[in-house]
Amino acid sequence: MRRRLKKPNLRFSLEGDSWLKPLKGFILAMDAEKLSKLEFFMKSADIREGFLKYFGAAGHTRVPSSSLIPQDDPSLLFTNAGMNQFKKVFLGLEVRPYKRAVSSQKCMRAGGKHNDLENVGLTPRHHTFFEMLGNFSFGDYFKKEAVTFAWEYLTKQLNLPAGRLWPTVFTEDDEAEKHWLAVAPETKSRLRRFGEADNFWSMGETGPCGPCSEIHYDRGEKYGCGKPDCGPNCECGRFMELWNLVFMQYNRDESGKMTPLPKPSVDTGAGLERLASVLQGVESNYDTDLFVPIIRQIESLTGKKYSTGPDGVSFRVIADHLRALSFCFADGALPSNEGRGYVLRRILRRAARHAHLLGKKEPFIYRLVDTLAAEMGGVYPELKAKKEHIKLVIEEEEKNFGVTLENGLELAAKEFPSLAKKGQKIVPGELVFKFYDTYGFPADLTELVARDYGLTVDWDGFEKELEKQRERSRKASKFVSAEATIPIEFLSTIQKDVQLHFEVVKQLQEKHAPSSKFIGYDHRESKGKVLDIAKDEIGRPIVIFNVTPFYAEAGGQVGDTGKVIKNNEELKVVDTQKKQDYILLYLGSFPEYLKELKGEELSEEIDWKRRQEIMRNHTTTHLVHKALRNVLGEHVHQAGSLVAPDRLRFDFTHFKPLSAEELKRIEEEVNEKILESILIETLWDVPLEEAKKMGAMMLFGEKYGDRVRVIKIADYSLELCGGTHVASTGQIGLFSILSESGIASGVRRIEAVTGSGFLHLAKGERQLLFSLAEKMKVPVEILAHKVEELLSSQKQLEKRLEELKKEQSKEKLMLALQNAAQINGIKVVATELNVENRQALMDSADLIVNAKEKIAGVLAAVLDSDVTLVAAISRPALESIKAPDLVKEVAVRLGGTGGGRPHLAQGGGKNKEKLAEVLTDVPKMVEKLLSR
RNA sequence: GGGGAUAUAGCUCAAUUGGCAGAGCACCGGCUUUGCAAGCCGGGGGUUACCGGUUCGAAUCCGGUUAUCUCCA
Repeated sequence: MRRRLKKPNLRFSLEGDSWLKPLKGFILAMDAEKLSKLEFFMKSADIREGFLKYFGAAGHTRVPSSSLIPQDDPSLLFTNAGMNQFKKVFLGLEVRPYKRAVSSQKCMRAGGKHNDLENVGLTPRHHTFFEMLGNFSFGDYFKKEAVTFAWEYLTKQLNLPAGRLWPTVFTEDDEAEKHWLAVAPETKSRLRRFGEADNFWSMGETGPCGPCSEIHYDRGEKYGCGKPDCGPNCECGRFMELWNLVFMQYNRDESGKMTPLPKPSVDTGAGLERLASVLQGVESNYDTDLFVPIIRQIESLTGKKYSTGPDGVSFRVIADHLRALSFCFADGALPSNEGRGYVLRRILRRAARHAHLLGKKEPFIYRLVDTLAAEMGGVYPELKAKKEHIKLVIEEEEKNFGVTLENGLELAAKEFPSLAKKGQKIVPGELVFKFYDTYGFPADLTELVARDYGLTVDWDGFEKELEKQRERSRKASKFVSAEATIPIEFLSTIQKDVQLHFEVVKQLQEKHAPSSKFIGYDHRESKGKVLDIAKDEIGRPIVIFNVTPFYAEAGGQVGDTGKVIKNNEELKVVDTQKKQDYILLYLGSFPEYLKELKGEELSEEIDWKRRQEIMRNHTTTHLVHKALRNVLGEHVHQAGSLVAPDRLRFDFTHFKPLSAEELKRIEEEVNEKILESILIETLWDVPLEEAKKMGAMMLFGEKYGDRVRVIKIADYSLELCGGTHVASTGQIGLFSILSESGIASGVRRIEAVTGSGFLHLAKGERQLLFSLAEKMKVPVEILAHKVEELLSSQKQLEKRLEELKKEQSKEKLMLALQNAAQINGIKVVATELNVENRQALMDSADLIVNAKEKIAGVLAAVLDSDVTLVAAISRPALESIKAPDLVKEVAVRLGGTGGGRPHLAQGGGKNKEKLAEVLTDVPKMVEKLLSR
């Protein structure tokens, strides 16, 4: 990068105003290939790399960008700043081996308070996805150095003209101003002070906070409003914020009181896209080499020409969203119907909508991924590695959007004609909103469709509904500031956790240099010296050895149990945990003499049988992970696990429930690998970078040391892991999945058993099978056949029985009809039938309904100790009497009620003992009804 | 986090105020046709997603669960 900077023409051209114009036009006329050959302006890749190198040379450790999907931070939808991954470091909850760091961080701002989504494409600088360059000091240097670094970097390294840089400081921050004037005296006339809104930063309502100092770039008078007080933070847009230096100086408590932090820190952030736009002399971030190749590709695929003006909105939206989606999907996120995944789905739909506006109705955004991967895959290899997966996901979602649109059109085709018919000219806002809110049909499309029916849209009404919806949501949200990246309750649990560490281990740390050495990978018993004996907060006794075979709970694997032996006395170990570098053995009891054992050497022995079961399950976890990826796809990532002796639980990312077929295939694949009895290799002390190169699976957000342990199962599975494993997959025995369920959006869970867990399960199932076979009096082999036979014969019998009862009922009904009383020319029957269900009564009643003579009938049956009634009126009699009236008369006498249609009504009552008596009264009731 | 919507035969969907769960396609059998396309007749297929409640009676009403769609924050 330095080499290029030395080219004279850059420095020269930066001095004047006129250099902006020709370059801009030039760049836009470039195609991607020429662009990459261009040497005399700074490519974004050079800016990124140069930044990292510059601060690297200044003692900063280069830290790779963390995933866009925050780990262990439920408050944050997406990583939205470079400092996210250092949050715990700033809070003093985590210690890193370095005090200075530099990074180029992938960031997303969509959803929450930092929501730029709506503005994307309309302005030159709003993005959903962007890269944040930042240098960080964790209690190391402070304001003076931060200001110096920034100034030197911008003016000496990037050769930006000092006269265009305008620093700002917090109103009360005299210190920062002092440093600015010392480092860059020429900024005196341009330095501005701003209040809390612009120049004070906080992580949340409580916690670290402090003033910040920004550096704005003056783009030139012609962009300004011309007002005399025009300067940084002016609305006119002449000044562009390039860099924000945050000085974390205070800790704010619940009452709002701010106390100085013992080790003030620095967190800075500069948007790569903005730097690139300045250094490449273009007006908009979209005209930089970060976007131009994508926009070119959109042009060639759509055949439309890009314009930097308002007509180019769709191009910019698609280019921006493509980046956001691709990077998120590469980091393991998936579109879904809620939460983070839904934000992504909406981003995609916006892009798809704009693709439609460019005349692309069929999926097409996914075809841009190749271009993006080619451009940025070098810096972010995950883009290249997951390219095919990303394309698949995007294409699938584009298709889904098509379905939503079709459904909306259908809906419109149903609603609009009737509106038009009624003579309405306007589609009510409520209806437009319903389309939008419930069915996701874009409101602007609704207007287009409405026009075809000669209708216009009531936008005011629509806005009103939208506002109501917003109000509802606002009310319901507990008003946790979206700015608060760590909610208070979450913070306090972290702090408590850390406190636990200290209470138990603090003294040990102070007194003993050596920590506990774990030798349990290849030992099941050993002798160890007691480092200390203590009780934890809730009084549980703990022993800490210098050497121990006991595995402490980690990586989902539960802690070992076993015993500690002193002479002939055994003390049960009920659990093992790890705090810092100490392995804590929790004892089942606390005998008095225990305290005197400090410093003594004791025998330790783990419950080997239990540990073996755990090892079976742990190795199986790796097999399951791989099998899932083989069967479901590369998007599957471990999202948590539990490895216990009796079962294993594996959580992983996947967008929908697994089918029975998929589960079967996974189970089969794992069992195959078990039967192959593959030797398991443990690779010790592999450098992290090398492990990555080997393609070892690692967990997102998990922090690994520089050297890692890798578990290798032939060429099948390769995973970073500190857990204990069997020597060969054959030792697992057998594997069976117990259940599959969803636990969060895009996260599924599998529970399974192996080894003796499997035996236990199989034994139970076999016993059940045998007892069933015995009951059926057939051998197990033909049990299924027998059951089928039984079922079908039962079905036949039921059918036959029903027929018989029907016949019987029919006969009884016929008989009753013959003897029926005639009232005003209507035959009246009332009889109880021996049937099983209401349906059968209805069937019989059909005989009456379809009769040609005039008949009114009441049929009754006692079902489940209650009386069920059906009243039927033959069609010729319908003029005189209605079934619901009749059935009500009867039912009321039985303590119930009823109703139905004129020819057929149903009812019921509780008093079955009165049934016979009431039935004899039916003719009287009919007479009464007829006389009305 | 809050709101709206959907879940009925293998598929696409019906079922007036709670009152006999249906259609088309697909499937099976038979007939018709030189063949194809198809036609005619008959048949199987349902825990109305799941659990609970209200009711004489629930696909329908109420509550919960699961899954899916969608909007807001």
